[in-house]
Amino acid sequence: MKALRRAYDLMRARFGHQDWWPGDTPFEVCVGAILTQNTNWTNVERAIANLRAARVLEPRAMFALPEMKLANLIRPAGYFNVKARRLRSFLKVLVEEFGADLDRLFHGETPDVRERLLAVKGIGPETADSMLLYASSHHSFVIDAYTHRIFQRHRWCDTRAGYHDLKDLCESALNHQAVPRRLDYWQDYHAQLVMIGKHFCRTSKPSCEQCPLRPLLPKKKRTNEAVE
DNA sequence: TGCCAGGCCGGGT
DNA sequence: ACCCGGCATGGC
Repeated sequence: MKALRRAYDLMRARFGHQDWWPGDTPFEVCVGAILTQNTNWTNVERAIANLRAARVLEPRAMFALPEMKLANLIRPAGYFNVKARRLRSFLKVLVEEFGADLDRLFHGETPDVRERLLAVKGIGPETADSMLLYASSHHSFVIDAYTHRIFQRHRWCDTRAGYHDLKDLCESALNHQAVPRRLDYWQDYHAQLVMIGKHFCRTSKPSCEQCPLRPLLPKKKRTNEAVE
């Protein structure tokens, strides 16, 4: 899919290189990936600030925390009870199965790391792919709500396309021989899509007047069409 | 004020 | 294999 490679150049030219994911350490990235589920990132930042202030931004320390305490610290991120449970189910695997060592989880003997992550209650496809792409160094494309909207707006997929349809589409495009298989390109691609999503493809404000991807919109009907 | 944000699970068809 | 209700805070 040639349009996908052209799309990157357009986005990159507009926004510049994005240094994603926001997070100082791989562990912080994993925590953020769970906390940001259906949640604004600024709320996640408050929660992470609380965790840092409590000095539990480290696997064993966080796992030692009672679920109630953990929930209280991450309260600003919303869904704090479910997310506390989800963090703990991830931490349990990380601590008890991999000796609290993220490197062992991501680059150890586990044959299929993605499947292992998906087996954790609270980690779905997007969270797993975010961890793989931004906390370890796996070429795993992340699909999010923005990606869905953007792709449907451009008719790069049909309305019934699910997570793995889009993932396959993107990965085969980026795996094309004309594209250097640099991790940075995979990471920045998703980051660029989020920029488009935030600025030009919100559910409430679908305007694409200033969108750098405007040249790639389907012809004929170039009004400001709704996403759905 | 009401709607939305970088999902996922469990139960129901 | 989908579809839906529930989960919850902070910003505009």
